[in-house]
Amino acid sequence: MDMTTEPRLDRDTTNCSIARTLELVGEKWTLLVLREIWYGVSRFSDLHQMLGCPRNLLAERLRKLVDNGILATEAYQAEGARSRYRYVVTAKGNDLVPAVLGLLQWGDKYRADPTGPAIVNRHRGCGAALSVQVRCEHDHHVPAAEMEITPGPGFRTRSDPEPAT
Amino acid sequence: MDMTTEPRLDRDTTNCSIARTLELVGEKWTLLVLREIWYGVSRFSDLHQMLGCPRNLLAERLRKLVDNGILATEAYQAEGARSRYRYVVTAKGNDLVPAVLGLLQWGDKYRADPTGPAIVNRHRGCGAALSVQVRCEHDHHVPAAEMEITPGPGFRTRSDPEPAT
DNA sequence: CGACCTGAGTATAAAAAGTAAACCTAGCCG
DNA sequence: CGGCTAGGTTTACTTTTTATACTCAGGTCG
Repeated sequence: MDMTTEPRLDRDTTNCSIARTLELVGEKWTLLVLREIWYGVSRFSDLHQMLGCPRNLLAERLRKLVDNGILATEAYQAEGARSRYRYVVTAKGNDLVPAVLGLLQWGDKYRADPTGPAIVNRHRGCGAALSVQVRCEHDHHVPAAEMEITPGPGFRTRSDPEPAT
Repeated sequence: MDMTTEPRLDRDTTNCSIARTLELVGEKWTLLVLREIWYGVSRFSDLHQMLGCPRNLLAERLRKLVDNGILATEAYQAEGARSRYRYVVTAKGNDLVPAVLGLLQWGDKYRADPTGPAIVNRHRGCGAALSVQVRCEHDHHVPAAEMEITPGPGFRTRSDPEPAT
């Protein structure tokens, strides 16, 4: 992160994709719900048992994730029971994998359990372990020191008028 | 994410790097504080002005980040003012870049501002835009469908005794 | 010298979010 | 019919977050 130049303190911070993503998945339990579903847990009671979170929050989080297309419900029926719904991750939800794997990787590096990580993600077939990497379009690895933060088309200052839609 | 096999509902969920990372950076405002500091904002009042968050929370989050080595304080002095401290990101903090860039990338894809992203990250020198990618050790791109979640050395079941340290 | 300004926080009261535990409901089973 | 189960909802209580006011130290101004 190159910050030799002074930051723009008049930057309009309301147009931020990080903040907008966190509005959807930044509340307590949300990413852990996703984790459990990725790990294959899909039923309300099972999620509740694994997470140990309040049932009303679990219901609220699931509703929000479904409303926003990150999860979907899918009918299923256990033998001799009525038809119910299970939760599955959509393609949109799977696009959160890099972010969550980034958190996992950081935790594995800095807050590891003494016995090692509880789970390891591998490339199926190949069997090799995974990592999350920042790369540029020329496929170079980009460490934080070589990142340059530039204004994009949506950059606005605090005094800029909102663009007319 | 391959979940053809039934999930282990007796899995001990307390050994999880995602959860441990979120304990440090998952509270409201924390990742946005980091964002501002990455963008070059480093003083308490400036952070407060950019974020618009409560001052006591800002102080609390900064303290926690510093206590955990994600940020550090650094003396500085503006001309004709007493020496004060500014906040800078450490190497440990910079290792959160993939996770946060993952959130940014998701937001750019699914919750974009109509005028485009406010900021674009580039590889300095090269100038090419960045992306966060999941790769295996053989350098294959790994889409979610090809991820296999396997138990690691720290995997425990709910009934497993805690390993004696 | 003393009044005032500024950056960096603390303190506090009200509002919102999270928690725990009880309650509800629809369909199946006997 | 009565009880069991999965998947929630309700409610009463605690913790966080929010907004705003206050403090404090060092430097400038007159």
